[in-house]
Amino acid sequence: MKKVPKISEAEWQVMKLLWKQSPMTANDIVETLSKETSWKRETIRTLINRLVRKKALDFKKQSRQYLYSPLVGESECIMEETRSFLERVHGGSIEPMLAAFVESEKLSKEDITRLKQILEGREKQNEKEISK
Amino acid sequence: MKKVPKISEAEWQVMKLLWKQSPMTANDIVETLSKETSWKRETIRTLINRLVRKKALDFKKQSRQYLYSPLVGESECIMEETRSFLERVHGGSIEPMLAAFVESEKLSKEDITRLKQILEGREKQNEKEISK
DNA sequence: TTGTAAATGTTACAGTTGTAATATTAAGGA
DNA sequence: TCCTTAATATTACAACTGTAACATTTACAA
Repeated sequence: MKKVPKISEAEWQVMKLLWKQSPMTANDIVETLSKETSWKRETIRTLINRLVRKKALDFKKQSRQYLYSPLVGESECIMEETRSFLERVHGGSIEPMLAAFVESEKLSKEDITRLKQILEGREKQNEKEISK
Repeated sequence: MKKVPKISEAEWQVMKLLWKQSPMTANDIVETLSKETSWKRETIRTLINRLVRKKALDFKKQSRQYLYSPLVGESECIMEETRSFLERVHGGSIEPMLAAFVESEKLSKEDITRLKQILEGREKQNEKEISK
């Protein structure tokens, strides 16, 4: 299980972009993120460089430019965020969390079905543990 | 809707304690957290002071000591964490998040039932939207 | 070959966080 | 009253973050 580096809030924006599409040049990244954020060009470069230093991004020289691509997987990062998030609020009442979670996402029919499956799997496991 | 201050990871530990039981003196807090963490006494005091400065904790002088209690509600804070968490990973694949979430929590039978109810409510709402 | 513009690289700077050490104050005992 | 000690308050310091500005390199055009 590879350890994923800690990715900050702003850095996440960059990663999400690269996960959707890669490799990209720094300019492409700047271009795209400039539309979604108010960050200056150099701010975005800083974020990219930090992600490289953290080994979250890889880069290859392609003539004068660099091509960046993710070194860490999206799922691993989401998992890690989730883990740390849960650890933080662990022990708190779980319900507002669930409600906010379900409310704030546009869940598709398929998502809901899968979620219910996960829950039902969990239900069965609980039963096994009790009977054991 | 009151704005909750940003509470750091370490500070959460303090808040969780105070949410469970308050008011507490600084010494009580130190005592309790010393058992659960490896923080030095003064580290814990720093956390408490920062929470006071952030207006997450209130304090009253009781003779020589201070009595601390939460100024912000647990639900609001969990909600806010959830919101920021979702925003960060928004657009990522939702499934690893759900899986990690369900896996890592010891969900009681009641939790599961409630969760399923929330999902079913959501299902119905989806149907309404479609038929509309 | 040399200047220039576009890339990348280096430096900046204040606020937050983790993790404390040190200093100051004040209440109760001698 | 004055000292001790237990509280609280101030200061420290490096890493990480958000947010950039400034400096250097280099590939291509003139």
